[in-house]
Amino acid sequence: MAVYALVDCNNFYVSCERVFNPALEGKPVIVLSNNDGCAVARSAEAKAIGVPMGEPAFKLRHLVESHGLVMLSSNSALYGDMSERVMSVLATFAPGAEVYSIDECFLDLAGMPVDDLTAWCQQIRATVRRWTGIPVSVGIGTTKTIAKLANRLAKKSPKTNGALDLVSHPEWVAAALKRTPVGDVWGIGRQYAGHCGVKGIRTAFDLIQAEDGWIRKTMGAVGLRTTMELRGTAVHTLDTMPSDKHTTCCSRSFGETVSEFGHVRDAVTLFASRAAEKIRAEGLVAGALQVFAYTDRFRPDQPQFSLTSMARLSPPTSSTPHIIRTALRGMESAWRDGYEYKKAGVILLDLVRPEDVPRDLFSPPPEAGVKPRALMAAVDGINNRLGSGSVGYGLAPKDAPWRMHCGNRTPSYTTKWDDLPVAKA
DNA sequence: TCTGGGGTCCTAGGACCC
DNA sequence: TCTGGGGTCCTAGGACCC
Repeated sequence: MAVYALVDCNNFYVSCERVFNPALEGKPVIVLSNNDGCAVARSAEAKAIGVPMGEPAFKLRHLVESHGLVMLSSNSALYGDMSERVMSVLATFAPGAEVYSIDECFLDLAGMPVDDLTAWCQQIRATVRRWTGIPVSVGIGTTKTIAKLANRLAKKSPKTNGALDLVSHPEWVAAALKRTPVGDVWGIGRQYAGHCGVKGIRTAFDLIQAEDGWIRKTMGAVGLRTTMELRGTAVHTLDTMPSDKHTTCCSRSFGETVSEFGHVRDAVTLFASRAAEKIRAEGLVAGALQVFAYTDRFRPDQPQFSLTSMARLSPPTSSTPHIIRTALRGMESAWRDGYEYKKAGVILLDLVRPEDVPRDLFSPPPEAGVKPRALMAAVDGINNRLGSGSVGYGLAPKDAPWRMHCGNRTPSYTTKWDDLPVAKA
C-alpha cells in the first residue's frame, strides 16, 4: 500500500516575513501580489478579520486603519530562498521527495519503518520550525489527493495539532471526505464544483458515490482520476525528478496604463530579456515565441484590445538580442494605436535542450558560434553578482510609467549582502 | 485612482492523408 | 442524382494548480 505525506507551509509568505520581523507575530498580516495588486497570503489573524484570498488591495485599505492590517509587497527572492531551506530539511525525512510548489512537498513513505506516523509528522513539524522558523502542517493518505485533503483538515482543525494521519486510521476517511466541500478537493475548481452543485454533489464523499460516466463527461479524464484517488486508488505517483519546462513566460501588469508604442516596446524588451535569462539558467533553447499586450479588462467602459503575435525561432535559441528582436518584430506587426495598454508579456515555447534540437542537413548546430554564447554567459554572470538588470539591452528608465508598484517591500534578508539582518547586542 | 504571475494537462475541432 | 470513414497531427482554448 502506498503512503503519501503532504507537507505544506502555513501562510508561507507571511511566515517568511515573520521569521525576519517577529513584531509581525500575532498581527493581521497579508502579502500582496506583484504590483501590490491583491492579497496572495494571509496570516490567521488576517483571515479572522475577513480578508478573502485574492482580494484587491484597494478594498482592504480601511482595515489598515480599523484593525491594524499590515500589507507587505511581495519579496519573491526571500520566499524562494526560504523555500529551498524548508525543502532541504524535508528531504532528510524520506527517501523520495517531490517539491510540488514553493510551499508544498510530497513525501513517499512506502516501505519506511515508521510505526507511529503521527509522531513522525510532529517530528517533521518541530524540525522544520526549529531549523527554518517556518510552521508547517502534514497530511497523510494512501493517495496524493487524500494526503492533500488530510493536510487541509490538519490546518483547519486545531485538535489535530497540525498533522492528520488517514492511513493509520482508515475509519476516519469517510468522515474526512464528508467534511470536505467538493470545491476544496485538489483538482476540483470553480467550474467543476458548479457542475457538481447542480447534481447535488456537495462534498468529497458525495463525489465518490457519483457515477463514473457522468464524472467523465462533465469533468473529463482529470475529474475521473481525482475521484479514483479519493476512493483510495493511487493514480498519481511521486515525481521526484521534475522534467524540463515546455514553456516559460515573463509578463507584468503595468503600474500605470500606457498608450505609446515606445513604452510598450521598452517593457517588452525587458520581459524578453528576462525570459531569455530564465531559459539560459535552465540550459534550454526556445523554438517559438509569443508576445502579447492587452488593455485593462476591469475597465469595460474603455475600448478593449488584445494584441498577440507568434513567431518561430529557427534555429532554436536562448540569445537575448535574437529573442528581443523577434518579440519586437511581432509587437510592431500587431500594434494598434488608440488603446490604453495595461499588461504585456513574452512567452517562450517549444523549450528543448540544445542537444535535442532536431537538425536538418543545411542549418548549423544551434547556438553554434562561440561569441554569442560567451557574451550571454558574461551578461548572466554580471547580473548574478551585481543584481538583476545591472547590464542589459535597451534598459528603460527606472521611473517609466509602466514599472511595477511595490510600496512596502521588505529587504532581501537572505539573498543580498547589503540586506543582511544585523543582530543587536 | 487601485484587481498577480507562472505553469500543466486535456479536449475539441480543423487540416490533411489514404 | 448524390457527396465515406477513419486515422494522425496540430492548435487554440479551457480547466486546473500554486
